[in-house]
Amino acid sequence: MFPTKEDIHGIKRRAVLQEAAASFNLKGFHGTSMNEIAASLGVTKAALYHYFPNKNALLAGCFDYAMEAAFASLERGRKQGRNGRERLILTIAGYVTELLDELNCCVVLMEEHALEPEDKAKLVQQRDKFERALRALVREGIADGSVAPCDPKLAIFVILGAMNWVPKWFKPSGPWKPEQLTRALSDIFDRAISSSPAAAMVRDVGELPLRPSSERQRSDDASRAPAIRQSIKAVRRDAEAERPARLRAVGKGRVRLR
Amino acid sequence: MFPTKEDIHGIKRRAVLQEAAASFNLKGFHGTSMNEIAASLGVTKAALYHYFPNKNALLAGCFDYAMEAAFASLERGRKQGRNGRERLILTIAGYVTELLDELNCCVVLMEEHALEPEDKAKLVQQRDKFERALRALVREGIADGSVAPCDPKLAIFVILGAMNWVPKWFKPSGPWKPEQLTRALSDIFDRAISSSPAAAMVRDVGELPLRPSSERQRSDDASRAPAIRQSIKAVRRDAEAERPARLRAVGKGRVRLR
DNA sequence: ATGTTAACTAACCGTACGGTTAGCAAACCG
DNA sequence: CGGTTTGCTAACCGTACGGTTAGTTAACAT
Repeated sequence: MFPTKEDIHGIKRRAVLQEAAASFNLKGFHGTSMNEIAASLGVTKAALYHYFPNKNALLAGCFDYAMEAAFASLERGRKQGRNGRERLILTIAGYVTELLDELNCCVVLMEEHALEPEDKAKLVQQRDKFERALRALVREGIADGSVAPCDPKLAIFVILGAMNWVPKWFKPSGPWKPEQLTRALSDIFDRAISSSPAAAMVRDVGELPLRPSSERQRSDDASRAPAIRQSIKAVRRDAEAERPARLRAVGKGRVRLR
Repeated sequence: MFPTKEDIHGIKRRAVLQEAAASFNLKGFHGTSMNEIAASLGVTKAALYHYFPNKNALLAGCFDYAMEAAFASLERGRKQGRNGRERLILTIAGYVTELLDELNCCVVLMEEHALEPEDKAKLVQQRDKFERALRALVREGIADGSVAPCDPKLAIFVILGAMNWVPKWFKPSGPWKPEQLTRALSDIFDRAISSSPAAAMVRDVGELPLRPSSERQRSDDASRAPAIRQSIKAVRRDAEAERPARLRAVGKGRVRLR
């Protein structure tokens, strides 16, 4: 069946959100004007108000999407991981995947000050809940021996910081594919907190094989690949499957609204 | 000798910069108005224009200060470190120290888009130079065996990301002291990239002893403390010594301009 | 005393932004 | 076909912001 009117509306709405998110990441909330967002979509400013009541709602929408992705990833991580460390790493990997793939270039959870008090309260509450869950995973990992003893609060701050920094330098058009980045990030996080002695890391992110292809395995890759790498792939697959197909159509290319 | 007029001017100028930096970190460049900065200093907006020609110069000043600190830290790290990994970690530790101690609550090197083209070009050039130097340290470390094989670009992105995230959650009034934070951060970064098998990390940042005090050593602390911890203290000391004493007077407390 | 300069304020200016309004054109629906 | 809704534009409004100006106060120098 062809997309209904509501489908079209939803797709365009998502496109607006995507464009706004990219711009907020690049120039900040206050540094982005409604005119600019509209122009990037080939439309005038007033058109945006058909999809969102005001600028703040745009920001709130970004946060909503990010938090949805966060909790979905958390659930997948909890299911697939076999110990605290795996659950944590898989959650992070899923989250990065989702934001990178879908929202084009993730949403940084800064600029919450710009939200209306109610929206802000909601966001802060959700974000804190997510962070608490992550810290709990670290503690689980310490308890079950998969994570080296450390300060869970600091460990999560470090991981989230590295993650939230990604949109500042990652360019989808660059040499690294999201898939490679997810893997390499997971590796380094894993190494930072793992209790097992000094796992190997990815040596060259751009050289990571993109698919479970039959090409020759690189010596620094799957040779001593931990089982978690299969889980990361599974998490990525699941995340993709959970997205309605029609939303995937928005994909990477710029969407013209008119 | 009592502070001369120029001293006073310099101190106030620094106070303005500090207030601006704190506000830029909290609410972003565009989210901060000159009126707000002035009000926080107990002064009217026009007064600020005695110290800086315009708002952009304020931002450029923050960046200048940060980059100065960056290169000073790099030099100290290079001198004090005995291998690539130590030089890297000491550089990072010095940088964090400097920004946390002096600029009250570091400057995030975002929002470079808001700069005038010339200022931006200068900043980008310097920042890239710094990042290249850090990556070079990673490569040195891999070569001399102190750093585990990894992608230097990614490793530095991760470390810088975690570092730049600090101002988003660190409150000088909170339970963690800058000194403790520096140590704990260094620990976790060290662990992420070190070639030696799984060093121990700080378990509770807030419990770290603040001075080389004579109080009982905690079991998770100095017992197997690597020599680098002494170097971190040395780097912190040097950084402090290099700052002119009169600037230290600005310190933490809010400075009223009038 | 007197002139000079630095530090600051109150009031103002131009503009760019978020948001609104009125209206047009095409699509949809009976 | 006619009536209604949807998606958009052009033009406009109020305001808050960056920056300027003119003038006041006080410190300092001679």
